[in-house]
Amino acid sequence: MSSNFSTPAYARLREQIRSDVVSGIWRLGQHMTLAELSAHYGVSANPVREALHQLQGEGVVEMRQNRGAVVRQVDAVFVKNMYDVRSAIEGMLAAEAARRATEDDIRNIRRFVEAYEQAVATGDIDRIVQANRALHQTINRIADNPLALEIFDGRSSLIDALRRSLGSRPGRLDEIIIEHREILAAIASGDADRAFKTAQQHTTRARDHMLDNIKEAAGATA
Amino acid sequence: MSSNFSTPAYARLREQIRSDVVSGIWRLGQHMTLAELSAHYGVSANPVREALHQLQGEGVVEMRQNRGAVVRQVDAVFVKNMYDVRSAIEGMLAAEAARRATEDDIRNIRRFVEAYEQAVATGDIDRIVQANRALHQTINRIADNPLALEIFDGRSSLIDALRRSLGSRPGRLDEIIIEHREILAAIASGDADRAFKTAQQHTTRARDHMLDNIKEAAGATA
DNA sequence: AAGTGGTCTAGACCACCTT
DNA sequence: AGGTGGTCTAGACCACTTA
Repeated sequence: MSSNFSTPAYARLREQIRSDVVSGIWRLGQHMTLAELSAHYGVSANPVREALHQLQGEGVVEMRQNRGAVVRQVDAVFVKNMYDVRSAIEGMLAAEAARRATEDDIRNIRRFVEAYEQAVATGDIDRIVQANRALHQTINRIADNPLALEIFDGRSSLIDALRRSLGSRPGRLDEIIIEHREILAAIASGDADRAFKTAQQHTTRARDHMLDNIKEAAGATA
Repeated sequence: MSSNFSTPAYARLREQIRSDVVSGIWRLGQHMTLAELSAHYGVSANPVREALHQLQGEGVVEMRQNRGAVVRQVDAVFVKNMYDVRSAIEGMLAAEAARRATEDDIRNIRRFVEAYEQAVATGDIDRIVQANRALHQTINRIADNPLALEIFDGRSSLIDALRRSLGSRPGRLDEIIIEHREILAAIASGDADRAFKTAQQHTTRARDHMLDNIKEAAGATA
């Protein structure tokens, strides 16, 4: 009978603990031990340790020498720091894409820019999120830097969890459309500097939008 | 008798495997299994798995579904990609430092810039490397983004290992002095854009210097 | 000097790829 | 089906902290 998914326990645990941190089951600054988490999630120490190490890599927890793990403050400062890393990397990737893009690549980006706008027209949030991801993945793939993508993706899951926990205000859709067009134009013209700036600003504005949401959410609970 | 250091086996293994990859004991593209590594390093499977996961996070190995781990191509393309991430982050941190630096901070940076120049005057490589690290850490600490620093430090060990394996040509010292002064001037004047550009170029030039070294080393063995 | 907390080993187990 | 290869559990062990 043994009901087993193909995803290892430490991977499921990682997702679970992350979302539990974001949703507040494990409070900011709270102290956690392996034994405690083992008991709570019903697995042995080893997969818990593995999950914690990976979450430490994402910045969600901090592990101190023989003193247990501490839940990091996933607050406005943390989000700002994370988005600053993202915007630096995304800017770099857009600049690299501008240097490398072929005619085919540019047609491809244009297709996804248009797909995003169509998704916005339908108003279907899931479709919008997916179209946005497809567009950015396309640009990042042209830059051809798998290392950067890994760093990027590692942080995405935390951002997704945050967005989910905040109730994911859509907003800002019209501005995003304009910004996408600017990025496309910069890459199409091969202007790496402008591609960098527009992509970086795009992420910086996403950051500020998220920070506003966090502030609102904090105000609502206060 | 049990001779135990306070560093866990997986951490020692991580260092060991990384340096063995860089020094060519494990060849580029080579297939490795847990059992193989277990036997070779004389520990059980668990710490090996942990070490491999961490090395995957650094981009040194790639782990595929039930197909073992593969040593990544730590070649010119890899080094370029890694340095591109570094330069994006270091540029972002310098820009942030320019926005935040107090008078005290700037005096501090200036002190380390001068310490670096004195170290160059002595010609002591270890002292030069250390002074350089102290300077950059100072700038990065002012930016106050611990998340970015973690990403940064994670990659440093691989770069150090590479540099060690290449024999660490000193070179470029005079240019570095000039670049440091430019970065200092930009931060002191609070010009975030210029701080970004100078710091990014500084890393890009370090990248090109390293790529030259790799090319030379490849030519020497050919 | 007790207590807390993380790590290691060994073996069983199970999933995916190959014949 | 067989083989390869990664993962989990349990318990012993050991290091660092606190009284």
